[in-house]
Amino acid sequence: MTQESSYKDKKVITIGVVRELTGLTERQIRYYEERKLIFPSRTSGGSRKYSFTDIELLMEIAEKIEDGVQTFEIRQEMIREKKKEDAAALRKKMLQGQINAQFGIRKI
Amino acid sequence: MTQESSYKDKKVITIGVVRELTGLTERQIRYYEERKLIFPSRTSGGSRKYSFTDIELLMEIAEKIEDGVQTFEIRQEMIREKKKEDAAALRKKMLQGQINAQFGIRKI
DNA sequence: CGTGTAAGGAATTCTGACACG
DNA sequence: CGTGTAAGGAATTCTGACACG
Repeated sequence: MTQESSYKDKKVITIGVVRELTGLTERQIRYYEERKLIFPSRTSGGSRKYSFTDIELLMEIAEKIEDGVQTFEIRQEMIREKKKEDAAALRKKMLQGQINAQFGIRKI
Repeated sequence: MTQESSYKDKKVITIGVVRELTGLTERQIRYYEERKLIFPSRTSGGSRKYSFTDIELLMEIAEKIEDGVQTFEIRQEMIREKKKEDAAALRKKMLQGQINAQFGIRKI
């Protein structure tokens, strides 16, 4: 319901276009995948496909690397952030459950 | 200012992905370009690149063709619509000019 | 008119490896 | 560790043309 569902997250962009958009080399882009920082999907033929969100993420990654942060550390950060987000989402969901139990049922 | 500027109009999708997304054949997609219904940009190497907007347009075109509308007619429609939009945009702009002339200057 | 297809070539992408520092 | 590069192959895309209806 709150879904944007849309364009930004659709994995449709091939690596060559990502290269142009980010200024990174294909080598770098593939390496960040190898280090589990980015997760393109694949075409039936095996070519990588990225989303606009992936591209933004790649640019953040590139900045951190320039600042001397190692891929391992970047990955740790990402995992921590994800955990926080998941916990927040769960709290929100449970609260909504409470609300529904109190008021939702009587809606007739 | 009212610009979405964003993802939806960026030409970044190669024809293979467009094929998957629209269900059209590459032949069809290229033919609609030949008939001036769609205008992909190109990579330095010459490959076509489409936007999400292009994809939506392609699906509308495909529907019309199935309904027996000819590409020539579709093109006429598109041109007429564009003219209408341009005229509306111009009226809006001129009205804004009036408003600015009346009130904008005294803003100090 | 709109689409399929075979043809030949060029651009794109892929993987695994060696190199450097 | 992060990146460059040459290697060989496979998938992708391109154009112009012939075919059908």
